[in-house]
Amino acid sequence: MQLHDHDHDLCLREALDRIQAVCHERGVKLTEVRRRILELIWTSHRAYGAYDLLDMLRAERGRVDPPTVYRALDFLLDQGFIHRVESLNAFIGCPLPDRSHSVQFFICDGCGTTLEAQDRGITQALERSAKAQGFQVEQKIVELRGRCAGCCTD
Amino acid sequence: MQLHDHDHDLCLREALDRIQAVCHERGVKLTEVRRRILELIWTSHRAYGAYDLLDMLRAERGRVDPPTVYRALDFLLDQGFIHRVESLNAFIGCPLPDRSHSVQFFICDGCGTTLEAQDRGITQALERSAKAQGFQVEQKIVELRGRCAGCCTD
DNA sequence: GAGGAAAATGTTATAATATAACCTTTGCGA
DNA sequence: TCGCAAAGGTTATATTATAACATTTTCCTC
Ligand SMILES: [Zn+2]
Ligand SMILES: [Zn+2]
Ligand SMILES: [Zn+2]
Ligand SMILES: [Zn+2]
Repeated sequence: MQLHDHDHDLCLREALDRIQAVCHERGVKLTEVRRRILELIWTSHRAYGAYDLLDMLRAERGRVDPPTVYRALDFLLDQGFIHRVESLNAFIGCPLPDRSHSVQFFICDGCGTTLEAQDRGITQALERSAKAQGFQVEQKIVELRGRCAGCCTD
Repeated sequence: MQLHDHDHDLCLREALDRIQAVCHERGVKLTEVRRRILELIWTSHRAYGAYDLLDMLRAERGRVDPPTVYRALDFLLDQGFIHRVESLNAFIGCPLPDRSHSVQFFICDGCGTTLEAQDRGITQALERSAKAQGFQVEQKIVELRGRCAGCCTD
C-alpha cells in the first residue's frame, strides 16, 4: 500500500463500509458517537491520542468528556476496528477489521504515518521463539519506529 | 535463563557490578539516587512503574518528587542499563548493558515476570520486512504478552 | 585553595493520559 | 407498556510524565 499518494477519501469510505457491514453481521451497533470517532481516527494514516479525538469532537459538538471518547475507543478496540499503538498512547484505524490478527506497525517519526503490516515471516519468528520457551502468547506488540521511505529521501 | 528458580541476589549483584564497571569506562557517574533506583528496579524480574519506584524511594527517604525518579530513569535509559516496557509504562533492568541492542520482551500477565530475549530470527525478520518497504528502523519495540511456562502449568 | 562552569539534584507546578462511580436516556423484546 | 440492558452523560479522581526555575555538588583551572 502506498500511503503517500492515494485517494484517501476512498480509503476512508471503504473502511467505513466494511465496518458498517461487519457491525451488521455481528449484531453490534455503530452508534453516532462511535461512528464519528472512527471517522476522526481515519482522518489520516497517523495515530491519534484520545485527547486529540476529544478536541476534534469538542470542536464540532461543544462539551464532550473523556469517558465518551474512551468508551467509544473501547468498543472499537473490542471489535478490532482500531488498534492501540502502545509506544504513542494513540489509536489508529485497522484496514482489515477481522478480529485480533497479528500485526506490525511501522511508525515514521518524520511524518507520523503509521503503516500496518502483516508479515508472515515476523509472526512466525515470534511464534517460534515463544514456543521454544513454552510461552503462551496472547498478544503480539510489534512497533518499529524510524523513517518511512518518503521521509528518508526528503 | 531460568527466572523462576535462580539466585536472584547473585543476579542483582552481577548486574550492578557490570554496570559499575561500564560507568567507569564511559566516565559517567552512577550517583546515589541513580544507583538506588537501579537496585530497586532489579528487585525482581518484573517491570516497575516510575511511581512504584517513587513510593519505594519515599519509604526509605521521606520526601521525593517525581522528577528525581524520572531523571534517574532517563540516565539509566540513555546508558542502556534499563529498558522501558511500552505496553506497561514501566521499566526493567537490562542484563546486558551494552548500549542499544534489539530485544524482545516476553511479559507474563500471570506473574508479571518480564523476560528479555535477543532472538536473531526475530530481529532478522523485522529487518527484512523494513528493508522491503524502504523503512529505516531506529527502534524495534517487541512485546509479547501472555503466560510464561511457569504460569501455564499452574 | 578560590573561582567558576557544568552536572546533578531539589522544588513547585502543571500537562497528558486514563478510569471509577453513579446517574439518565435510549432501544427493544416480553 | 413494562422493564431490562445497552449506551451515553456527568463528576471526580487516578496515573503517568514534564516544564521551569532554584540550589547544591562536582571538579577543572588558575
Ligand atoms: Zn488512506
Ligand atoms: Zn514519513
Ligand atoms: Zn534474577
Ligand atoms: Zn508467569
